[in-house]
Amino acid sequence: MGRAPCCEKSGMKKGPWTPEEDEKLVAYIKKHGQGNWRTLPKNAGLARCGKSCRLRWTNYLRPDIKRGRFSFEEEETIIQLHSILGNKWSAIAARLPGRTDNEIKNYWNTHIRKRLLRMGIDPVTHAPRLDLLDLSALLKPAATAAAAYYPTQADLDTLRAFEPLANYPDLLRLAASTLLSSSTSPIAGDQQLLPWLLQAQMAQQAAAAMAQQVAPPPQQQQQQAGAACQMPDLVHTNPTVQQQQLAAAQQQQQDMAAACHSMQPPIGGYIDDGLDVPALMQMVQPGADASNLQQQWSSTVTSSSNNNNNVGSGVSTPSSSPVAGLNNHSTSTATTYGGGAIASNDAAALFSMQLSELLDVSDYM
DNA sequence: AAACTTCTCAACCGCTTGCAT
DNA sequence: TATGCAAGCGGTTGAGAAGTT
Repeated sequence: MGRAPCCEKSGMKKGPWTPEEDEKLVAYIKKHGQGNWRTLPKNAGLARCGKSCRLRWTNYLRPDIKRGRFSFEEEETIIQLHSILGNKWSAIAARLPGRTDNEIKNYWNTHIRKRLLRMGIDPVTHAPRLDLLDLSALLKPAATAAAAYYPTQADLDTLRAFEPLANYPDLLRLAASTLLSSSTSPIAGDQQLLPWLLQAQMAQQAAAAMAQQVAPPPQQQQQQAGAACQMPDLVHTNPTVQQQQLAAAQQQQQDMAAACHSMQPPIGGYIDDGLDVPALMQMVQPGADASNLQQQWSSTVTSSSNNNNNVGSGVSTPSSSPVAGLNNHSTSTATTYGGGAIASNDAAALFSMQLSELLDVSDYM
């Protein structure tokens, strides 16, 4: 591709446009149409380069441009589209009639971006800023509690720190949709979000395990935790063993994140059922054959279910997730810890949002 | 009221893309 | 296929406006 020659010849005017120049440009385009931007300035009697004329027309003089403040709806649309499209301002502008890409870009940088930052949301990934919210640190005591089955009030308080996330489904949806938008740039997407979603789901499981520990008898619980939660090693009250198990769990979490970085198909393994996983995989692997992806997905599910040491087994799989079952519990069992009554399904409820809901981006399409 | 700082946004810069030859 | 050009795009700049001290 040849590089376009610089159109700024000596004598070409730069800087702000005068009303007279605007008038000339508008009059010419109304009479002759845009035509060739390179020859337009000369024909219109303007001492500007064609590029400058085009920008002035498209960003300011075009009759269909909507001026004035952005409405709330427009702002919401921009945020949603940005979570999917990224800084594709022209693509975003195409869905906002009357708004130019330049205007949207400016509005994003001067208003929306700052507001998201104030809210603790990364304006690039639309995920909570991990430098502000260290989920790993929060998860550690929660995982310990789940392992011990006798959580302290502090552990439960820690778990409740996740509650704000659960209260912002839009925020989580944005994060998930950004993940899907990684179909054009998978690396950028999964590096930021997959670990976060994995951690969120790990927390969900920890919460589920904690909810279980206050409801059914320990023996039954142990069976459930071992068979359904697929975290059997976490069932132990010996502190030394607990530490070893915690380290193993953390390693498993790291392995999962690493697996997500190195390969695409397992993405389906972390998504709840009710989702067309092969279709999602095809989004991530646009060139891949659909039937092959279906097979890949099937084998992923099978191997995850059959092998507790599998990378994907630490998180929920469509057929084995204990969380789905817990979320369907309609009864609430209350118990007391340190003087405070806590509903046993509270903890699970904190993370009751299903990823299949999060990943439904049809709203944005 | 003046000086200073912060914000806004039109315009520019330089790179990429797509088409014609 | 390689090259040249026009158009498009996203990042950046800087002048003027608005706000603060």
